[in-house]
Amino acid sequence: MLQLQKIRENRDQIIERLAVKNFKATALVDEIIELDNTRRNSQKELDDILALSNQLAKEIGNHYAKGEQGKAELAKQESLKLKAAAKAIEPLLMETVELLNAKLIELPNLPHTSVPNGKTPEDNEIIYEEGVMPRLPENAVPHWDLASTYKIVDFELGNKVTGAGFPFYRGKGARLQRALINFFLDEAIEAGYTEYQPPLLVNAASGYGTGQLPDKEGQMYFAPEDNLYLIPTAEVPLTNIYRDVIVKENDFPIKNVAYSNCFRREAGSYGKDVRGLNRLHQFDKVEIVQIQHPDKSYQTLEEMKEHVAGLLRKLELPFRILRLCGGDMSFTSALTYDFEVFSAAQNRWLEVSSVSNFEDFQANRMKLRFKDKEGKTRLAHTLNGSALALPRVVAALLENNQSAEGIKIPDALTNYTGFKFID
RNA sequence: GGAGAGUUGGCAGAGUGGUCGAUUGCGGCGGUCUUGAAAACCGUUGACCCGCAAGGGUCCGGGGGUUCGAAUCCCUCAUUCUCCGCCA
Repeated sequence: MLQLQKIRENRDQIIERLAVKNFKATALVDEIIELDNTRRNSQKELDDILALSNQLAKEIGNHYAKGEQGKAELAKQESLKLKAAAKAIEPLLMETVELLNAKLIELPNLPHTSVPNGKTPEDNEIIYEEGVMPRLPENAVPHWDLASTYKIVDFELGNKVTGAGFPFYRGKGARLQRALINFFLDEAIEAGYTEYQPPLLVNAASGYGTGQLPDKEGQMYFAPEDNLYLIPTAEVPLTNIYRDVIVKENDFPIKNVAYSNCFRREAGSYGKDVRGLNRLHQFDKVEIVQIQHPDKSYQTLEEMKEHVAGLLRKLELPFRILRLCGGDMSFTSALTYDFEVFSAAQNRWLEVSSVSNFEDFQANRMKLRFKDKEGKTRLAHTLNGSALALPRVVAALLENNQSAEGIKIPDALTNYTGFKFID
């Protein structure tokens, strides 16, 4: 959520910036400013009445103490009038505040100045590319075929037991998953992150804090009996640790990492995008989160980008980095880098990571703040990134490393898997 | 799931209808003393809203109510602890 004060002060720039996200903000921004004016006026009016009322209440106390019943009764009558006046304003004020908040959360985060204009993924800017394109054998096949040949991922079994998008991993497939999770976690710990095991279900306040609610409600699984949401990413619990927290400035940077299952309804997805491991309802991901001082968050974003690049390098996967265009960015992000690996048998680039700086957008929703050197309370910046999401990494590993001997496991992983080939 | 007791500032812990945003202790910060430090002593120490400021308002788990006035009384939800039941 954008800061109200900034909206008031920079109306025109905000409208202009949001146009990069193809968001027409003029009407909404003006409405917000108008509502805020109404709110301030009502608030002032109410505060004045309450001030008088408080004063009267004290006087009544004094009258009673002195035994002046008559004066007390008179003051009481006066006080009742004030109370009635306050009662008249209160619902109006509450209504205004609610409406104002509802409008405020409709505004997306401002894109960073480096964000390219654009509407679709085609407009994303490729800023980096690395790795050797694998040369595949003639009879190379996509990962879903390899999965059944080597009996390492069973999609049909998942269909039977749960439904589409919930595969079983089996044998070396399951061990490869476990190896990747441990590898990613160890790399993050090595880079100074603290490991967490978060809850997989969160309450509405947490979903709201990181921005999944209210607008992406339909993407999350929901347990209505208990009013809990299954997390679409560990970002939600991991960032919400700091909801309503005022951290110390010298705690920065706060670096946390968590492995979790992620659950996404993926309503509206179809076709080749959802084939095999390309898009699942339940998948595994290691997520890194940082809470940082506003002056240093972009430096941190670069550091996180390098961390993710390092992982892909060690896995020997060809990858590229995109700077997302305004139209493809998330609602909450100010700048996002997507990482894509090349999955040779499908001949496609697959997104395996998304690294974002949210600046103070999530922090404002969450009231995540810090005290600066002058003792002023300010909003912190939040960042996160996948490091990494497993299924598409597995897809690329299987496809790119296939040969007549089986599937070769990259050297960085063999200590974790305990085997060098899937055969 | 049942019964009972709690939830107060960074922490501990008073306060059971009026001058309480809240006694006190610890911790934090500043100072005196000291070559330096410790100890001791003195001072200071929450968040939010409106306002240039002076000042005003809100917040004692969340929400609602009673009252001229609520941390204090009532209702409700959440949560913690103890006991019982069930259970990986």
